Amino acid sequence: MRINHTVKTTDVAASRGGDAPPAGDQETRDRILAAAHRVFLRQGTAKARTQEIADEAGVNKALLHYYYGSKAALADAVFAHHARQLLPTIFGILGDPVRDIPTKIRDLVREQIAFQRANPYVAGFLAAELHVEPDRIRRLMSAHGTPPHPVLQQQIDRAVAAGTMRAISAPQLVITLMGATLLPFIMRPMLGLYFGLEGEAIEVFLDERLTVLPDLIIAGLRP
Amino acid sequence: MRINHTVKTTDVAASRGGDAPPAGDQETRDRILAAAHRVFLRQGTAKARTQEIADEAGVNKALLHYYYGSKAALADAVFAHHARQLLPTIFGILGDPVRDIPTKIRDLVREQIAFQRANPYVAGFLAAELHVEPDRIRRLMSAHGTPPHPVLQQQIDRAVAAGTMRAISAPQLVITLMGATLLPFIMRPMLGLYFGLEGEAIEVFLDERLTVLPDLIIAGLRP
DNA sequence: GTCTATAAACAGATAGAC
DNA sequence: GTCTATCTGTTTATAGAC
Repeated sequence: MRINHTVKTTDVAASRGGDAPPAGDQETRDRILAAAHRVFLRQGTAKARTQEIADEAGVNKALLHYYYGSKAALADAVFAHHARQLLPTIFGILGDPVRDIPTKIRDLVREQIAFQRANPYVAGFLAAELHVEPDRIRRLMSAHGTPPHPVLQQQIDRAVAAGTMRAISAPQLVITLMGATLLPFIMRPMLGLYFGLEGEAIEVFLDERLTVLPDLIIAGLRP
Repeated sequence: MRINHTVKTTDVAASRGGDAPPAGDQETRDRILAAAHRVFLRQGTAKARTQEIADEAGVNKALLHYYYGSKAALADAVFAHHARQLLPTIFGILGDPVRDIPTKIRDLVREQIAFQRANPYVAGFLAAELHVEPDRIRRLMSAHGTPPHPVLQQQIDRAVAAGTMRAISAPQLVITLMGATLLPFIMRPMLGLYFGLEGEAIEVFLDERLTVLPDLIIAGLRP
């Protein structure tokens, strides 16, 4: 019941087949939203300035309010967009009824590392927003009322009963995987200082992690 | 040109042996810093207001500037305090030359879960600040120039050579442990929504985690 | 050292012309 | 629909009295 996009995606802009841009309605709206994404993601909603968003969209602040009403509403849209992208993806993989657990773990790590690499500010942004505005996620995502990972838990229980896996609760496993996968990106600004990881070394580290991390967790689940 | 001590710790207040508080110099300074800790930790430095810090310290904004010069300097002091507490503690345990690796893992998880429980905003604060002000950690901690975990790496190498452990690089292990240990606290505002963990259930979850997490990682390191 | 009062700058939001 | 100009409320920071 969640998809009724508070946010309007940027896709529409591309669909306008012509050549001379009519500089019309929807395209401006999308340009503003796209600029908001960039600015909010980098700076967080508290530090970000509507002026900078307007500048980056090539419009003025008045137009931003015309389309989105307030800074907070625009920030909500950006936050919701990323939360609704990240979490369902993770839970979708882990809750999939067909893949077995080791496959899920490898798929999750591979998918997330690829995504976070391509979108380096998302994890930090969500972590920061969660902290400065802890109620927002409840306010925006309350419809989700997801039962906590019944599929994964059943899968675990069956494997445990069959003697092929040590017992663990689904939330413990999920949160461990999320932490091990996302924290490198949240900690990125300090990887150089404390781990000697900088530039290309980070890429090597992440490539390594693609196999090291799933191997570690899967091995840890052996009976 | 007034700034001499950017940071001053709170310890000094306790050392004043007497009974009647002279309401003097250092105590006020410490009260302001303590208030800054509370407000910045909860709200992050961007959203926090100096007025609120002054109120909570029972003084006025002018005095805050008198002692600390600017909001940014005060924020730096608070950030540095927590970064210098958290990271050396973690790296201290993992870099200890006497404990063996399983002991380190259990000690780290136990120590950190206890600390984060007692200081519920620290992890989120550091994560948020790392994101909105990524250069600050370099600016404030450059002296640390820590070589990246040579003791732990040697320990791993010896165990691998002895055939008692699978190979893994120290940073991969350290970051995995940090992620699995800290993320529950960074994600706290969404534990209820997505995991059904709320109130007492969180405590149960964390108690469980005290053994589940070390068991998982230690088992994963078996050859 | 601590206060009151206020400056100075800024940021979010709106009015109204085009 | 988009702009310029401006209002209104905040927020950091300082001046100056006590």
